[in-house]
Amino acid sequence: MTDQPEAFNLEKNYNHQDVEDRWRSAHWEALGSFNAESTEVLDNGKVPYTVLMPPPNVTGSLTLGHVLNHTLQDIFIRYNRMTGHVALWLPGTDHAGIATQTVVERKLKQEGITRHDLGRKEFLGHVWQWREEYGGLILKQLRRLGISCDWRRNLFTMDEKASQAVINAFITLYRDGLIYRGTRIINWCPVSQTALSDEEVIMKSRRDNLVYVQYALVNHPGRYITIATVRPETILGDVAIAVNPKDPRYLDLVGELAIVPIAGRHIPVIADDYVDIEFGTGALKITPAHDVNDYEVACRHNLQAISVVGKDGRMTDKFGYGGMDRFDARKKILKDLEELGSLVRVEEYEHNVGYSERADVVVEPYLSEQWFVKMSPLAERALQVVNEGDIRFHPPHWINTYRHWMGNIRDWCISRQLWWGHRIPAWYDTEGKVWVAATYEEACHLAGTDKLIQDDDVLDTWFSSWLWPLTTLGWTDKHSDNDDLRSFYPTDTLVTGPDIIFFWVARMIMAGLYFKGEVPFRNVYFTSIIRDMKGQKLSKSLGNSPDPIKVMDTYGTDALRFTIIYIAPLGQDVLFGEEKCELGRNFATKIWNASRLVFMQREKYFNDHEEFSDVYLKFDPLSGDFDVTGEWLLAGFHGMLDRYHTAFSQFRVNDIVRLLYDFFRGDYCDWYLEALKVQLAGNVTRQQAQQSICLAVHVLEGFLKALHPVMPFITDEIWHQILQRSSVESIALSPMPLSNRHFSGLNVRGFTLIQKLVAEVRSLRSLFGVPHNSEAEVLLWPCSESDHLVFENNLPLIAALGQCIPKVMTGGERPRRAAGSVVEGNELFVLLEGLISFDKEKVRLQKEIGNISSYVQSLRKKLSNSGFVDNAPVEVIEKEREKLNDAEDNLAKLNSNFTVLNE
RNA sequence: GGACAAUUAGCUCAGUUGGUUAGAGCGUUCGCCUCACACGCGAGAGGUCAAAGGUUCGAGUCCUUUAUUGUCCA
Repeated sequence: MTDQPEAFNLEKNYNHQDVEDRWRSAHWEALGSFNAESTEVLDNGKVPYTVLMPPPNVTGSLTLGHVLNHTLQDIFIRYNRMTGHVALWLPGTDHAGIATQTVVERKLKQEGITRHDLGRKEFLGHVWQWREEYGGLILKQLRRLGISCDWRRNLFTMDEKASQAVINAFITLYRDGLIYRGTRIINWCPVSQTALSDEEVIMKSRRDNLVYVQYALVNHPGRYITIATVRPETILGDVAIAVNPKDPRYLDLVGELAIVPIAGRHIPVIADDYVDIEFGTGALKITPAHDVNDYEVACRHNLQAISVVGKDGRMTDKFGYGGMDRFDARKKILKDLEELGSLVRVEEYEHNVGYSERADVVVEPYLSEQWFVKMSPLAERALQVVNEGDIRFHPPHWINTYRHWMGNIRDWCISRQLWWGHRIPAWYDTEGKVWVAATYEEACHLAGTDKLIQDDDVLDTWFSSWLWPLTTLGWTDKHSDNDDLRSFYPTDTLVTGPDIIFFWVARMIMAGLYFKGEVPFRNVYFTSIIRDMKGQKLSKSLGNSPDPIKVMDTYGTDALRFTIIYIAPLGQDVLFGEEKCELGRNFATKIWNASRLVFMQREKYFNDHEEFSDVYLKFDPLSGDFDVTGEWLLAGFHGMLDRYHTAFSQFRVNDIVRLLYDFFRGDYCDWYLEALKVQLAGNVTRQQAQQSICLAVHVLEGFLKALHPVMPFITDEIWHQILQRSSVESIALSPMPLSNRHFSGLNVRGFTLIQKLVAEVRSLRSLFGVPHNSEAEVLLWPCSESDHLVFENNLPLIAALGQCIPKVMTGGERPRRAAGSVVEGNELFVLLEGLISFDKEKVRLQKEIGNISSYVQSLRKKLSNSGFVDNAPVEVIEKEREKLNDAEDNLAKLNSNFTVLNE
């Protein structure tokens, strides 16, 4: 960006590529525009405002979800920066254990290498190398969005200090008795061969066979008990048959022994409330090694778990299926059961089955030894702070979901059988005893031996993410204390998707409270989910996921940002189609062109930048003397600002863009600039013209500032053309305009009357087909002295905007050859002699009279209803009376017109 | 099965504590290349606010039930 003092106006055509390239983050970043310092808070007493970027996956690339999420964060941070806060936005990426490892393994596979060929250390070298090469993509793409982070503080969850924090957090929790190692059923991915978290399991609807199998009873030859299952291959691991104790069908069988088909095992029939009487036959086979609920039942009844499916998804039984894939075994066992005569029947059954997100295979509930965090002690306070409003959710209904989860919380499995991640700081001695310590040396010291072997597993990626509010500010352990933490913790606003409310939001709250004793953030804004125009989720496999970079190339980054906010209401899904960005593009073009018009007028009445800045810098709207148009503009602008700031305080981002859009198009362009053209075309002094132009620029500048958080590029560009501003300045660092009651209280009736009048004239012109190049004569019959004055003072304005020759009547007769109408009690007549057939006007008038009559009738009815008059507030009744008076007045005038027309 | 959300114009959505004859964008129809802008300007058509009941002087807005759709949980 070079300083361009010569340019007094903008290029004729708006080119978003040029403008956005000029102001890209690279420029802002080089200037350090978005760096935030703790000294500003600690020494200068400024108020901090902090936003945590939800760390995108290091393997990821930009999606529309990111665009929405990061645009929202940028809007909050820019707004707060401009309203005087020390605004800190903390960026970073997470190491995405399973995803990254999968990507690198796939790459190695092409060279015929497995990670086991390389060994742990060398493999991790490859992962780091991959991260160096490709891991920066998502951040680079995010920069294109123009987001205003403090990039110096960019953090990766595998960085040295973040890793220290993870290890220390683990040790603290372990020593506090909140981390334990135990054998549980967890989600197991047979392809990746690791435990998975619940959010890495995608539930899909699937059609399976519901297989009814009969088990012979040991002590009742010839009698059977029939169960229903979708996983007949796990029959081999059955340890019981459970029935509901309230089920009369099976009462006499409880305590009996049944024989597992094929396996031949004798298993008891037990009674447990868990069994659903309605489902299947009401008898449920219990396979504790392969079903979470069965496992719980088994625990209650002291039954052993027998595992028949292995890590790789192949059978491990000794009944002839060993080594077979679980799905092949399912087919074969069905046939075998049939041959044995144990198969009763088969039904089709649709149910939900968990799939591994990464490998897209059915997840195996797998009994194994894993590390867990005890959640209920952490949940209690985390629930409290949300219940008590220390943390607010937007929209608030997500509290219900949060409460429900907290109330039914289960321990968190944090170990993963991967290599990429934070390795669990636990060592085993030769007797298998576990020693938890930060380092091998420390563990040796504790154990009193150096014959220790470290646990092979790494921690769940979320175990580093839940510390994100702490680690981004340099926290490494419980005793951490530094200027950043003191200044910026707790953070303010977290913007994230509701799909990770449990896995991330809830856990960060727990971690913040547990490790720091304070909530990690004050507000959580849950974004919309973006879908395509048909309402389907965006996905790569469906091919319905537009590439945001391409969209930015086509329509502009500002356009994309604006559009996505415009169409994304708080807490609801968004249907996105690329072409919707036309809205944002058109708006940007409109802003550009309107600014050009203002600058063109400026060129006419100011010699150069210098003269303009002299006058403009002295311009004060508070002391200015403006006509009705100017006062109306200022009132409208400040009214808009008032609603704008309120909308921000309520997180109603959608309202914000609508307010800006409506004000600019509806008020500024359609009316003020049109009126300005009329004024400047008339007899004005140079000084008057300069005042009006200053006002136009003043409101334009204020509008650009208010819009800047949403459309950062075009606003900075035009702002630099208002005065000769150097490229090191930025609108992003300028103060946000505040609403001033003085202006919003101005009397705007003068101009709104003209607006209504003009609208009526235009409507009549159009209705009667007055040729576009001819000006009809319009007679105005004012209803009061003050309105008379308004008309007299603004005849050129009415003439130009209404494309007519207006004349004010001071009395006389109702015109005969005219289309008449009433605006706020004032009558107007468009003289149509020779232009139209008066039958048309008669029809129109009759229709209009009909409308108003029924309106008047409904108002009379309302006002004669004693229930209304007795109960409604005085001001409401008063309003209704006024409406009735106006309508009656209106009706009388139109009736007179009708009479005259028929004479 | 439970919880939460949604249902307003052809489409996508606003409509903040109940109080004008319910609004916008896109699409559509008509007229305009008016010297900032056709990525534009002006004018119009288009809705028994999912259904039924209730509370109230008054309901798109509050309550109940139902239907449909979606999300999460089991």
